[in-house]
Amino acid sequence: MRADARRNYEALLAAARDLFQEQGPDAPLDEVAKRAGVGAGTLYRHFPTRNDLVAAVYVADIDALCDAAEKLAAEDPDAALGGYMDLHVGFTLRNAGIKKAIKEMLADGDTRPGLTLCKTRMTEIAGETLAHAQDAGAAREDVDTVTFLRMLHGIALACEENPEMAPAMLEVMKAGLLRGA
Amino acid sequence: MRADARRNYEALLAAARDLFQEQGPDAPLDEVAKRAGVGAGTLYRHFPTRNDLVAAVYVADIDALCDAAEKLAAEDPDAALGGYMDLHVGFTLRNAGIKKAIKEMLADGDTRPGLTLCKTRMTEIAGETLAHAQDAGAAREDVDTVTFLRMLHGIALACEENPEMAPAMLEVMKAGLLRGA
DNA sequence: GACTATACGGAGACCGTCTCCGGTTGGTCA
DNA sequence: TGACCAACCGGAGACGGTCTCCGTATAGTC
Repeated sequence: MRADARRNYEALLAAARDLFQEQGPDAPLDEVAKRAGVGAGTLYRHFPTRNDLVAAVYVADIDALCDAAEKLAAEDPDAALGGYMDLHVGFTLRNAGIKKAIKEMLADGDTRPGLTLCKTRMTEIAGETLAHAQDAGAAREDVDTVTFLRMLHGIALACEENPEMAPAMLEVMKAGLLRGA
Repeated sequence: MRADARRNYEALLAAARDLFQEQGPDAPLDEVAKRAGVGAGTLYRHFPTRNDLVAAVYVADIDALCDAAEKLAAEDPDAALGGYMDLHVGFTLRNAGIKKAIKEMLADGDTRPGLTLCKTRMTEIAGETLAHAQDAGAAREDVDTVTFLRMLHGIALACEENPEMAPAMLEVMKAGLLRGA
């Protein structure tokens, strides 16, 4: 890919991320192009459909979440769990609209390999982060990855209308899950 | 309300019901007007927003469901339960798209008295139909109205992608719930 | 039959989507 | 370093859908 194409692609992702978080995944695509500083033709050549753009934003954000989680784990693998929980719920709350759009996309059979891959990566990193903490005695051992992720998802769902309640709920979950802090 | 206004109102409801069932609740409103044989201005005077129309269709359909249920009950109150189950699930399957739109409307705080009223009426009729059957010994007595409606809803959800599976699931539920048939 | 308040309707302004094609330029090569 | 060209850009315009405006029609009353 040419340098100008790569630059515009990233600019479009960033603009779309911002606009989708502000106005939801149905925000006007011409506005996305405008914010990215490119023409509408450029947007449609990179992302032929709205779903292509929504999925690309989501995948990029999941990858960023995983990168941040890996960085946390590299710094202190035994104590990264609490930070991971904050990252995960914060991410889910910021992307509630996009996530809903992704869900509808999948329900319509409009799947793409990137979505499956990034979800797998996230599950693996969550599992590794949990396992590290459990092995180090920093977290109770009777909670598996699926339960852990379900609880985080539940908190994000419960806080959809009131995101400011999330920290308190996370605190409770940490109190129940983490040890020695 | 003048006769021509009443006639156009009903025509719009019927056209919207058909189009929303065919194409979903986002079908073009000009097409609704066209099918109803009225001008777009007429549609917007009766229903200033899409949500107004979607809600009106939903309320009218719930009322029709309740009317049909009451008619069933009037004919044979002790044996109306099975028929009610068929009516209820059939209605829910036909209106999955509209129901989803109603749910999002309520989540956004865009409520209207008619929606609450018709849901209450439906719950009451379902409760009465169930109670009649139970009193007559035609249905097991350890199932309350909430459970009964939840199961019907569960069947409708499970059959969203495959409506042809509904009769078999209803048959199972009837076998478990009804007695003496 | 006259009258009038109520209702109608559809053209047009506006918004968003998305394609087309002339123009631009990043990258390669001599 | 300049020539070349395939890849990329971009924005005007066609199109679809929303929704308002206002001249016209008519239902209902007297």
